[in-house]
Amino acid sequence: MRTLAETSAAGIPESPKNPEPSKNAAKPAPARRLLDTASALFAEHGIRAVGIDRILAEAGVARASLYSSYGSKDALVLAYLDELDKHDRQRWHAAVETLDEPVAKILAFFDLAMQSAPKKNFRGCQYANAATEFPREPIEPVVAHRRWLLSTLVELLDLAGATEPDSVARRVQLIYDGALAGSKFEHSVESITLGREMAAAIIEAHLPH
Amino acid sequence: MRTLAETSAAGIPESPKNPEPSKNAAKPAPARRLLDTASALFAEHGIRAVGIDRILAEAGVARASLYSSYGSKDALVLAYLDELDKHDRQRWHAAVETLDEPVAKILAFFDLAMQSAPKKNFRGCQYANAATEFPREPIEPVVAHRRWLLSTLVELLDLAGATEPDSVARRVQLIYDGALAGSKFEHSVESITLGREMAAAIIEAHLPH
DNA sequence: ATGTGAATAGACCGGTCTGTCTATCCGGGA
DNA sequence: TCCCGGATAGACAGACCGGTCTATTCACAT
Repeated sequence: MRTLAETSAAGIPESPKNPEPSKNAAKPAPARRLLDTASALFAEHGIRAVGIDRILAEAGVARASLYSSYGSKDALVLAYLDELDKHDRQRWHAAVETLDEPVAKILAFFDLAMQSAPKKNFRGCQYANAATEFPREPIEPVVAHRRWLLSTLVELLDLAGATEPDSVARRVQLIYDGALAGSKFEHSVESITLGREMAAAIIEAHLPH
Repeated sequence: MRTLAETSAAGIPESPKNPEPSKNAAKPAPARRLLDTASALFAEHGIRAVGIDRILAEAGVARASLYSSYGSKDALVLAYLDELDKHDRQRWHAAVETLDEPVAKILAFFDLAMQSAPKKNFRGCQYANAATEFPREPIEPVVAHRRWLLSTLVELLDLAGATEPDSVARRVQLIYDGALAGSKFEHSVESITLGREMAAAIIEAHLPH
């Protein structure tokens, strides 16, 4: 719990499909239960504030299973952030597949944040929280997620025919960051709705009407 | 280090004036040395990551002095945030006392952030970091600082004759939050300069020209 | 029925954390 | 000179941390 550098975090965890298709309501494998409860606890209370004892107890998993599956708490944290990135991307793709307008797809980022903010007790951006709790070196899934977000914004703005898509994308991302930070301070979604308005206005101003 | 609720944090620490005016280069009182080194360490490494042993060692102060002066680590943390709020206000007041334009005074917030970001190793907003590390209950100096920042923005926008000063102030604060968050992610001042541009543009758009 | 590998419970380790305690030291005022 | 408040060093307690280890149990395939 000091480095969080290149820990293993190999493809150990499996996807949340039923391991026994015949039996329904069967509990998933220990590695999956671990990652699920760890993700929930990390999101709600922070990473450093949650010890492995609590994760093991709430997951109903033995101590040795954690270390045989992941190897260390750092690797579990990395797996949590990696899966968070993957799930966030999937959630956004699912939300925008019915949408046509590129601008609407951009604003969907704010809509999704408004949905999840109350569920996460208004703890703001989990990637930013992780970067705050481990300020030493950049965390790979965090920078990957941000790269994806920024490049997605650029693509959509390009698709919408916006002038200076790179510059506008950076502005939208800055607004997105500020919206989530504000929701953490105020324990409210107001700043996210405000950020949505601001993003829409800035995009509109750079659209050839 | 669990609650950080209403700990004492009375007026124990004294201001950084020389305790012995005759002798120059005399080391300040232990309480002051403690708060100084604690502030530096908290800002650079985070609050939970810095133990009192390290603070005591780097400050050259005995263990008992910490607990006789502040009573607990939580109280020391609270004193750190309280003085941070006070110093930030003073620093801004000193920076704007030569300025006339209210808009320039607003942009000074971004200028000051650009100055201090590299010194703080691009750890972003210390108030946001504290809120991240202690998400249970709102921290009094943090909400006080944000209230001051927002009301100052409203006053200055009102003075500048902006339309809808409250709404614009909230937008500027959101941009400010996003700028500092971005500087933490990218370890750069670029997002702060970008935020400065965005704030200037939004204010300009609401000014009766 | 048997064997095998995974999962379990739980003791245990060394280290670190905050906080309390005792004992000593020093410096300045009566 | 004496004394006393504040500062010092450092041992110590109690809790918790991440991580290792042993021994047992369980499910499942042969």
